[in-house]
Amino acid sequence: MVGLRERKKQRTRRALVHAALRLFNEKGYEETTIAEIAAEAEVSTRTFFSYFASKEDVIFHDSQERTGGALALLHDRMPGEPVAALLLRVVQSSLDWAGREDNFGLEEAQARLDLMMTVPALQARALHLLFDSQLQLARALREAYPDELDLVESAAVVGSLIGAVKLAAMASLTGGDPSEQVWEAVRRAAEIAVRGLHDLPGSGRGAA
Amino acid sequence: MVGLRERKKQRTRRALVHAALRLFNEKGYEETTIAEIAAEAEVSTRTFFSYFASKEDVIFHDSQERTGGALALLHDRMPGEPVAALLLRVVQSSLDWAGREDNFGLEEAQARLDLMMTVPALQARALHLLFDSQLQLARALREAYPDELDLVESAAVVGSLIGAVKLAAMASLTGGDPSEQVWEAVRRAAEIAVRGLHDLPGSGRGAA
DNA sequence: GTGCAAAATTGCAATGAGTGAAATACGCGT
DNA sequence: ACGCGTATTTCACTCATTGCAATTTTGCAC
Repeated sequence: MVGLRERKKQRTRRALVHAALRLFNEKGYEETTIAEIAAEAEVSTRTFFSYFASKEDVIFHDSQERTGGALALLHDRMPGEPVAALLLRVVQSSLDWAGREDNFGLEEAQARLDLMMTVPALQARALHLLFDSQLQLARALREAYPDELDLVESAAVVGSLIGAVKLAAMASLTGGDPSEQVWEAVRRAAEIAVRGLHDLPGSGRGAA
Repeated sequence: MVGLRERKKQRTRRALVHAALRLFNEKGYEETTIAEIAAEAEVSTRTFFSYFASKEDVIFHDSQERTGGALALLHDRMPGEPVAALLLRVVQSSLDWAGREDNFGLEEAQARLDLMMTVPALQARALHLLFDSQLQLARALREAYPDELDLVESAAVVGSLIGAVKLAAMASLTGGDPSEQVWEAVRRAAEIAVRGLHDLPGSGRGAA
C-alpha cells in the first residue's frame, strides 16, 4: 500500500504545507498567493487544488484526526466514570495533542496557531471546525451515557466546557500571557465549567 | 441631518439587503452573484462594496447593535446582583431580540437565520462574530465585578454559558425540533451552565 | 523490458469576488 | 445659478477556484 505513488503524494502534500506556512509567516496570509505556494513546492497551481480544496485548508489539514482522538476517548469511557472526570480527560488529551506536533516542527505549530488567531478568515474557519467537532462530541457523550443524558444536555455540557476553555484561552492569549499562564487559564476554566456537573446524573462523586 | 442624501443612502442600503435576501432564498447563496444583487437594487456592483465589505456582510449588517444590548445590560448591572442572575438576564434579553426583528419582516428574519445555519461560509462568519462578542462580554463582565472576577474567570463563565446555549440550540435545531423545544433547550442549557456559578464570588445566593 | 490502464499533473480558459483610480452625477450651501 | 464635496459609476486589474482536455507518471501484468 505504501508504494512510490503514495510516498510521493505525501511528500508533495508536506511540501505544500511547508511552503504555505513559510510564506504566510513571511509575507502574511492574504498577501501570499496560491501561485507562490505552488511555485515554492514546485507544482502547478492547479495541483494545489487537487491536494487542498482551498487556501484555508492548508492550515487545517489535520483537524480531522485531532477530534478523532477526543471522540475515541468518549467512546471507550471507563464504566462508572463520572461525566466530569471523562470530560476533563478529554481536555487533557487535547492539550497533550497540542504539545506533541509530530508532523511538523514546534515552530510551525506555533506559527499556525498564530495565523489561526490573527487572520479573521482562519479564525472563522477554526471556530466553525471547532463547532462541528463539538456537535460530534455531544453526540458521542450522549452515547457514552445513554441513560443519563439526552442530546440537549450533552450538548449543553460539551458546549459549556469547550466554550469556557476556548474563551479563557483566548482571553489569556490576547492578554499576551506566556503559554505557562495560558495552560493555567485553561485548567481554571475547565474547572469552573465542570463545577456544575458534579451532581449531574451518572456521576456518583465529583472529580477534579 | 436627515437630508435627501442620507435618506437615499439608507434606501439604497435597504434595497441591497432586501434584494440580496430575496435572491439568496430564491437561488441560493453561492449561486447568487454580487452583480445580480446590485442589478436588483439598481446600483453598480462597485457600489455594493461601498455599502458592504463582502457578500457575507449583507447578512450580518446589524450584528453590531445586537451585542450592544447585552453589553449595556452588563454595564448597568444592579448592585448586589449575583453573577448568575445577571447572565441569565443577558440570555433572556438576547432571546427577546430574536423575537422582535423590527427592521425587517419576520419572514426575512427567518430566512436569514436559515441561511446562517446552512451556508458553511455564513456559519463560520456567525461563529466568528459570536466569538468576538463573547470576548467583549467577558471584558464587560469583568468590569461589572472588578473585585470578584479576573479576566480569565469572566471569560470562562461567559464562554461556558454561551457555549452551552449555542450548542444546545444547535443540537435541537439540527434535530428538527420546533422553535418551542429549541427555546426550552436553550433554557435548560443555560441552567446547566449556570449551575456551577452559584457559589461564584459575588453571588450571595443562587438565582435561576 | 514492454505495454497498458489508472492516477496524477498540468495548461488553459472562464467565472466571480474584491480593489484601486479616474471620471461623472448630484445634493447642498451660497 | 455656481462650485464643493460626496456618491456612484466605469474601467481595469488581481486572485481564488473550477471544469476540461491534454500529458505525464506509476503500478502491474505479461
